[in-house]
Amino acid sequence: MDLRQALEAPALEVAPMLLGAVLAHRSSDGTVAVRLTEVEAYEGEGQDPGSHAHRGRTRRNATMFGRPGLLYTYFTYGMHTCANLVCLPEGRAAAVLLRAGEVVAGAELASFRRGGVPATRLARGPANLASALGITLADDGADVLAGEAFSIDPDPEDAARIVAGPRVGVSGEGGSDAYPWRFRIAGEPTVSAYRPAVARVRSA
DNA sequence: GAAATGATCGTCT
DNA sequence: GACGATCATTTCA
Repeated sequence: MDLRQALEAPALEVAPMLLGAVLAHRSSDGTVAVRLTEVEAYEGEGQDPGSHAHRGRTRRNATMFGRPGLLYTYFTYGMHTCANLVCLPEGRAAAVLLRAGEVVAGAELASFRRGGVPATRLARGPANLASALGITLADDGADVLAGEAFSIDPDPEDAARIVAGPRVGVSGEGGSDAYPWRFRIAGEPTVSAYRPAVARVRSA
């Protein structure tokens, strides 16, 4: 499979292909590799209200408009870093958020970085996955396909056991299809029930 | 076990 | 000045 070419497709098509892929990050501390078990597609301007690129290009999301195969990392909620893989040709924004994975190499280092949580939780959740891999804002714009620090290795077989689900509560009504699009590998303990994104509601 | 809530700061309006 | 592609902890059942 020519991954570089495959990444020119929209996020919706790229996301399922990334399931089961092993993403490795080499740092001075060591190497950690994660087998992706849950991802989510984010399209570009005007297509996905949940996308950072929905409102057009800004300083932060500039990487999303870059060439496919780049790593787009962002900082959110004052303390968390999340990682995406950019797709679509340069100039068009789209990315796949890496939501969860199973640590397949460097578990000891990952566990240290995560404060010794159980293996199934090492990389469960976008910010946790980034933390386990040692990904920071400094890695924004890194080339996963050609860089030295990162590498990714797709697994076509895992890509077959996919469960796709529209997010609960987005439409509430039959209308248009719901987004964003979330994909996961069936029966993965590392992906167990994830709380659907619901707007914070304060009890009166 | 499930649900609510605080933490914390860069980015955008 | 407000909010967010979240997480860990504290509560309540």
